[in-house]
Amino acid sequence: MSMVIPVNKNIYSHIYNDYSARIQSGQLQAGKKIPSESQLAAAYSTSRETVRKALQMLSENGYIHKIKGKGSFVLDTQRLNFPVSGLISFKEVADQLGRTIRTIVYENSLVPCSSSVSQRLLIRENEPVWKVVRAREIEGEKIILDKDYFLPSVVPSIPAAAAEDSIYEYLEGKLHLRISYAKKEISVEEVTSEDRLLLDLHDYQHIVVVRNYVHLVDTQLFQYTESRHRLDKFQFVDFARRAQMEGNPL
Amino acid sequence: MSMVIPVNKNIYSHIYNDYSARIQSGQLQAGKKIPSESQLAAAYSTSRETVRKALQMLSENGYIHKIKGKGSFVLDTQRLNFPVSGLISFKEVADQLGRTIRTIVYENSLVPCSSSVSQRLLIRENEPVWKVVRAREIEGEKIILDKDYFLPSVVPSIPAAAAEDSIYEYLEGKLHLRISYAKKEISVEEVTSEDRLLLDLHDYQHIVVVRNYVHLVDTQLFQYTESRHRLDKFQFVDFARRAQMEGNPL
DNA sequence: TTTGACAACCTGTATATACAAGTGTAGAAT
DNA sequence: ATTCTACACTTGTATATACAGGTTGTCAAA
Repeated sequence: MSMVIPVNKNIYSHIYNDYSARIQSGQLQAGKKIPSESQLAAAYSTSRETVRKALQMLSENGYIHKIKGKGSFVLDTQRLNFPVSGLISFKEVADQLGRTIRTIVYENSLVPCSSSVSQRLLIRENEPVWKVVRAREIEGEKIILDKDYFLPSVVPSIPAAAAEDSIYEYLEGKLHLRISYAKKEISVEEVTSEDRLLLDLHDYQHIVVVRNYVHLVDTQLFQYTESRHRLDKFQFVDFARRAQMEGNPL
Repeated sequence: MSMVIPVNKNIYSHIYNDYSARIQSGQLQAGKKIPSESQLAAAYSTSRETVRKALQMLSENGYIHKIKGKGSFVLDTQRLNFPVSGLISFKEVADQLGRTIRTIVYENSLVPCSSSVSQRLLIRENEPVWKVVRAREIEGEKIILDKDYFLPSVVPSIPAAAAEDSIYEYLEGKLHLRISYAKKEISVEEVTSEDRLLLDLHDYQHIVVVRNYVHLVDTQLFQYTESRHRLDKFQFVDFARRAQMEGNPL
């Protein structure tokens, strides 16, 4: 099953979890004002700074909106439908949607690295990499082709059970790898004969390709994933907050 | 022109701007350790908490990576190529790329709201909305079709000059609208006859659609934008940090 | 040589306090 | 009645302090 269980090791994550849950369940409705920072500090027997840390996280994740001089207000997360942004794995999304999902593992082996993958993983050509190829079947149709490549120095092997379930759960739960950040590129490319062979593509000529470069907490790049989605089933949702004052990253 | 000029009204944004600039210019190279929080506090004659606020922003935006017990390290922003995530307008991206860009304004008028747009802007059908339709020509080819819809109560009108340049600059600079957050949806759909007519689409049967719902600081939804990109020219880059401890938004 | 204890340094969390600045309201002065 | 002022309440910024806990190197004991 693997629902993400909120961990409350800190006071601020306790507050964050309380309010994110209440807002998402609709218990706190959109537009309503939540208690002021001072009130929350008193309610949780903590300091205002600690409350502010929780509120900042709520704000960043699209749960609330802060207005100076007035207070913090609940955003319409139903309508915002919800940030599937970030590093959400296929299994997490699937669990959320509650669909009938099946994973077909086509390959799970140690292979010499191709030229293309070696450039992406920043290693030499023909260096060995773990390659896992899987199709994702949703309601009877193979919609997504996931091609994962791992550095063997970090991931010695992928058990068959993990490949069929969730590799992320295995990496984080069993290997205790601490994944830190990733870069994601989305583009549309022409279908390959491999796509045709392994997916139910109908007559589509193109396919959405999501390339994911995953790094550990020590900044080491250890995984490259190419997730190929059938056009009609692809959707990406993002919540973005406009940086008002700071120099924009661009 | 409109480079985004970093504003240093606060100490922490001063530090943020200093370091983001130095990292992006390559002056600070990837992997190198930046001074510790205490050292930075001393260097900027401020407190550690203020430094931490700046470092948190740098971390969130993919400039640095913090490791407890060790320090903060510069990430490879060259290779990460850079977060075009967030609420970046076409003009901002175009300026960055330095390409030859032309904007063709097809329509800029007050029209009764269609059923589809009324649902997205949460207003009644046939209510008046400002509609702006523009094609974006890059190196001689019309690649992107931008269809913007504004609430007239917020945006009385769009001057022709603004439509040809940057509507965002007009909204923020002239009308002083304070844009706060947006939801973005990316999907792929079949081309319409309008797409065919207004863009140089070659033989593509599909088109990438980016729907943008833009809110003001008072949380009011005031703009809906449909940005339609030719398949082969579309790319979306995102930087995501994995939430390690808090309950995942899903 | 290896192991273990310790110190020095780092980031993470939490508290208390202060003032600046935006918002709204009640009440006084006009 | 209208305008203005003062006050209360809100979030934003900044400082000082304290301790927890991860990392690294040193030095002494085994």
